[in-house]
Amino acid sequence: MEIRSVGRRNDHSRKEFQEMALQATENIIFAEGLNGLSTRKIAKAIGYTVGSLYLAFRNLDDIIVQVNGRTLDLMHQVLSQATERSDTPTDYILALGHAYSQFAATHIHLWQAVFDHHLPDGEKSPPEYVEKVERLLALVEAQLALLSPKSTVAQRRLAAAALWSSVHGACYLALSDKLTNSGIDSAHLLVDSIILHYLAGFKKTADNRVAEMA
Amino acid sequence: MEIRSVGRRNDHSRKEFQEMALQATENIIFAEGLNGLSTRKIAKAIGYTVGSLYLAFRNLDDIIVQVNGRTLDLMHQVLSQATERSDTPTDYILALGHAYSQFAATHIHLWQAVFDHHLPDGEKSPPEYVEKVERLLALVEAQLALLSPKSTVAQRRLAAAALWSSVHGACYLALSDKLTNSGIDSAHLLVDSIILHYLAGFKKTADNRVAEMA
DNA sequence: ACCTGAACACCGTTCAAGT
DNA sequence: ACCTGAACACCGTTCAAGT
Repeated sequence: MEIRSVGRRNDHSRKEFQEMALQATENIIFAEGLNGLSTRKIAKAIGYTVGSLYLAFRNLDDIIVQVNGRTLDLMHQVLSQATERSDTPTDYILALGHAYSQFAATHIHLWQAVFDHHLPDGEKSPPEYVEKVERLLALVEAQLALLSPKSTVAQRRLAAAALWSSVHGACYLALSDKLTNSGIDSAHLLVDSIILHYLAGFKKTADNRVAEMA
Repeated sequence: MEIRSVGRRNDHSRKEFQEMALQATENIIFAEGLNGLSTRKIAKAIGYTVGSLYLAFRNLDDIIVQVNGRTLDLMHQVLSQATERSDTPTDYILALGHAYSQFAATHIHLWQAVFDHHLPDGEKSPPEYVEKVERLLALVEAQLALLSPKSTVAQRRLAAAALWSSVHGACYLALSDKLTNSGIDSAHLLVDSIILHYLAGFKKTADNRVAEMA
């Protein structure tokens, strides 16, 4: 039987410790959601006491923000791969939307945590967070440029954000049971409707712009 | 100095008590958000002890669900009034979208609470909740019928849900600081883009349908 | 330097005891 | 019947004390 000295262990480097804690947090949120998370559960899962978490992280919000960042990274990875067999820009954007709703449904607690978690009133999200979202929007913007080459960058940025938040809203309401018809099938239907109609309108606007210029 | 018997007061009827508790909860969420809410704060605000809350409500989730229902009622009231000076269906739906983003911005904590709050995994939202959302969607559906009289009820129901959740998603991301451009101005811009493009696409689809039938 | 264990000020929920 | 007060099993965060 191994006797452990109390007050000093040095089993893991600071980086290893952080990774263990973040992985444990991810597991807990995945299974139980943000409401089921606590510092004591995290500590227990990695075999440390609560206090040790405060040596490696500022507080629980800090840990959650970092896990949410990892969720956005994972989402970017999944969404990038989901578009490989798309021929047209519309197909590509539809594939992104379907991948989004699929990801949301299979990682529902992790995905909800990204949006349900709010920092105290004054505090801002860390800049890397905004960059990760930006990277996801860039996937859409690139296709909008192919779809309507004459559109301006500002138009495409607005359209990408509009499409993104629309698809997000549909998945959120349908998967959180906040609509009459809820569930993944309902989300899928809404996403198709949103993307197809918005893009039809977008093309029309862009064409009109071109027509006016001619 | 008034001496109060302990264990019996009967100052308020059960209904009065519930109303006081719900109003206090609303005040706390409005000011501090869902994270700042606790049963002990509610009890203190109405001059009772925590235990008494459990005589009138099932638990804290029950109280929150009821306050969220009131928020949806208030939203319905505000949105109904916001459309009085709209001439065309498109104007009307734009006015609804603007009223939505305005309401979300001015009641941000109450509004976030409606979407951030999740019941334990098995439990379903109460049926009145779904009815309240339905009533809001009906405002949109009526205008879609005017905009495209040949569209089917099913098409309009889908379109109303799509528009609704799109507008919601845009407001949520912009007002919760989850996009590069956040804030009420950004929400407003996104809402306009979403509604105008979606409706353009919706009309086009409906026209094509009619053309195909002819 | 790293980690613990205990403390502090909070939670949601229950329930015997009082009137 | 109504309400309290205390208890129970939890929280997030801090920090003196140990090695």
